Amino acid sequence: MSQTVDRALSILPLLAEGPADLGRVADRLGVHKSTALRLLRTLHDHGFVYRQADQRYRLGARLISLAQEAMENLDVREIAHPHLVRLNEQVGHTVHLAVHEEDEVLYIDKVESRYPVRMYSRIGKPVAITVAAVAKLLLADLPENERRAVAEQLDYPMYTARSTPNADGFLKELAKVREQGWATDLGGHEESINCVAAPIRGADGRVVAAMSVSAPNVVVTADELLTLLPLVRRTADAISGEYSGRTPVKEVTA
Amino acid sequence: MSQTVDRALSILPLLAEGPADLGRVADRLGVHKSTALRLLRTLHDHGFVYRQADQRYRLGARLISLAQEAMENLDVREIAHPHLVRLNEQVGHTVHLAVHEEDEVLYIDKVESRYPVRMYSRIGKPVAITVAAVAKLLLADLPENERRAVAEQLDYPMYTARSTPNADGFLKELAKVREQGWATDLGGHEESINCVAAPIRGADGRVVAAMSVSAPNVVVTADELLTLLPLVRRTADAISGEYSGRTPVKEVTA
DNA sequence: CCGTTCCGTTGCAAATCTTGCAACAGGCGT
DNA sequence: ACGCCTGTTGCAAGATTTGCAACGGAACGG
Repeated sequence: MSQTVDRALSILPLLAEGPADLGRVADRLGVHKSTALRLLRTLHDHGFVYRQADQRYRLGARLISLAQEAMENLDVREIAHPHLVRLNEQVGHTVHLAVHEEDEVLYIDKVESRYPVRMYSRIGKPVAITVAAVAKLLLADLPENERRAVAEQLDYPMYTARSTPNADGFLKELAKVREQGWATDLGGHEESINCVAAPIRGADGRVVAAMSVSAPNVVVTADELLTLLPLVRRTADAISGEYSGRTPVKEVTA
Repeated sequence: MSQTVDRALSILPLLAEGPADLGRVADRLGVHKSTALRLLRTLHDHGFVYRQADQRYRLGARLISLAQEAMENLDVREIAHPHLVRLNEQVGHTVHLAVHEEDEVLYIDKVESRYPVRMYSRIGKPVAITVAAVAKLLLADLPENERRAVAEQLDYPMYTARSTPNADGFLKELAKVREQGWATDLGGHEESINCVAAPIRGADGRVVAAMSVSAPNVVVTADELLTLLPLVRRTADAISGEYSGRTPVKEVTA
């Protein structure tokens, strides 16, 4: 809506691809070099971009520290963390926490597997929304019409043969997940990796986040992983209880 | 330099403090509500801010994922990580990696202590620049005049009795650090926590990053921690070698 | 149940702020 | 030294942004 700001913000994702010099930025934006320069300067003054030795621009430190603050303000995360750690200590596998926002689902916390074989994922990374167990839980909770709207406009990449192929299949899966109150991803994202996930609910019963335990086939079979479901659900419920204020929590003030 | 962009960007740190409604944003920016609205809308379109159920604005997911990409592009981090993990396995204490950018020094990686007692820090957090061992190394490498300029404009908060009190003391400390090629922080930030740090250098010999090992008094005394110095330096040197391309690294392509 | 108040939202005209141009400066390689 | 490439600045034209004022809707209280 605001042209200038719009252009300035468009520079950031562009720089995320890698450092770029003035000319390149101007070209990609479709504006005159002098214009790009002035936008970059403003971004620089705010620390959002950084100029490296060879004069090219990179994303700046301010962005990183801001994002960090943004995550800390998500209080589900704060409450959930100790529970995730405890669960990880019990089962040993990778534990994730994810939230839904706008059209993305993203990991906001993660406790690494203690096994040498780890899966690739990272905090802040948008998840494969059509297949990830946590994504299914988060989307399954949307009202009927929104669910349909979202499903329609998604892409359905076939990561593996077991990936959700299209909107129809996805909506069916969501219905099932909604019904049973938990979700799985059995090799839908990466052939050899399975996940079990459970929802975390706020006081009003709406799903505010979802957590999952993931492990590769080589460590435990899908069946074995499923035996952890009750534990995962109990953990999620415990977090829900605390988050919605039902469970009194002992003060942890500094 | 660009008023519109300047205002828009100023909104972000403001929201980092916590969610705010339109009126509040407009006030803090010193502009009319309608203006603030339009800026927020633009930020929203780019996913930088998010509107929660109660209509208030929060920092958005895009910010988080962008920051994540920004960090991945820092290739020192990628190279250093396995070394940090290995060092952590050997010594058990918390290991940090930090870089200097503009007027900040910030942690870009961290491997947690295996001991139950942990120190508070987080990736992306600006470090206590006047006392942290890594900060000293990073600043000590600047040319004389820049070092002086930076030192003059810093604040010198007395976190503890052993904190660096003023610019003079800081410059002396930097000179010493520069001379000896390593640095410590013995209770300068938190009474009971000590750190040993070593620099990571690029091909041209300039310090591009710094790493440290930190541990609380209750686990090891400062003297004991100092015995780890050779190991820390060797690790830092190994990273330097790889980063500057001196050490051939085996391809780790996916 | 209606009047009041508080927010967010929109159309509009004034003018501020942004834009692209053209010219300049500095570094680099031929 | 000369041309070439990239980043930088002053300026005038005009598009974009701004604040205002008025509207709509929700929440509140009498």
